[in-house]
Amino acid sequence: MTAPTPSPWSDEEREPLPRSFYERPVLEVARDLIGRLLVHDAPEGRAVVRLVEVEAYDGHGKDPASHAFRGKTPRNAVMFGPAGHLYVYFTYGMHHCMNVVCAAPGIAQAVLLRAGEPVAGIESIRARRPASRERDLARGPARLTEALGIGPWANGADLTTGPVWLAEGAGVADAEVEWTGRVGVSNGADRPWRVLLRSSPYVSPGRPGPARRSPRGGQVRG
DNA sequence: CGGCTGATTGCCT
DNA sequence: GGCAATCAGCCGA
Repeated sequence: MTAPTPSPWSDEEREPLPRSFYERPVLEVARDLIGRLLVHDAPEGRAVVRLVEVEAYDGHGKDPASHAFRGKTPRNAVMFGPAGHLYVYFTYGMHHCMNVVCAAPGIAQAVLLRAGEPVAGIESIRARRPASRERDLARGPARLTEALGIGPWANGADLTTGPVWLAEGAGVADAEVEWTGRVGVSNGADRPWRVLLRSSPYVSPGRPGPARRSPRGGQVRG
């Protein structure tokens, strides 16, 4: 198939994914988020990206990389609430990243949104990230969050009612997705809980596994 | 292109 | 006090 990217967005009516989509085990939700359209109906206009990379975090006891691993705190409280809400956190003293809360209340599972391909509202996205090449506009969790104009105000926002929402519609086939280790985590780095769209140039350049250099090219490449 | 480093603040132990 | 689910810039090959 050498057909160019099919029209990823049109003005036809689209519905937000129902809450039942999010009320499932985190790995299933992560898998099914690939290829979906993430929308922000901002005051400056609508911005849309197609998700190409996400990571699953299971704070329900076993995943040391999850912010919820050590229990509920003011910061991670949203993850312990109902599915279908946004968990937005601040890190490294300067960046925000966004997650989608999954599973039943009390089970702190969430999917970190790591990268997307801009498909609509490019002007507003560029205005927020002036120094970026088109390929880097939403390539990386903090870049994606900034590109869409998401901030602390969106922490706890309900994805089924907007203004930030995920659109119902085409996902991708199993053959198009790839599982790797998660980026930037030292503990629990062995879990292949990062999902990405194969061959997408919009996948982040982050290296999976412990942030260490390889002695002699033993690393798997994407 | 790949690798390394400084920036900068809130959160948890 | 230490570190973090990162990024942009700079350097060398």
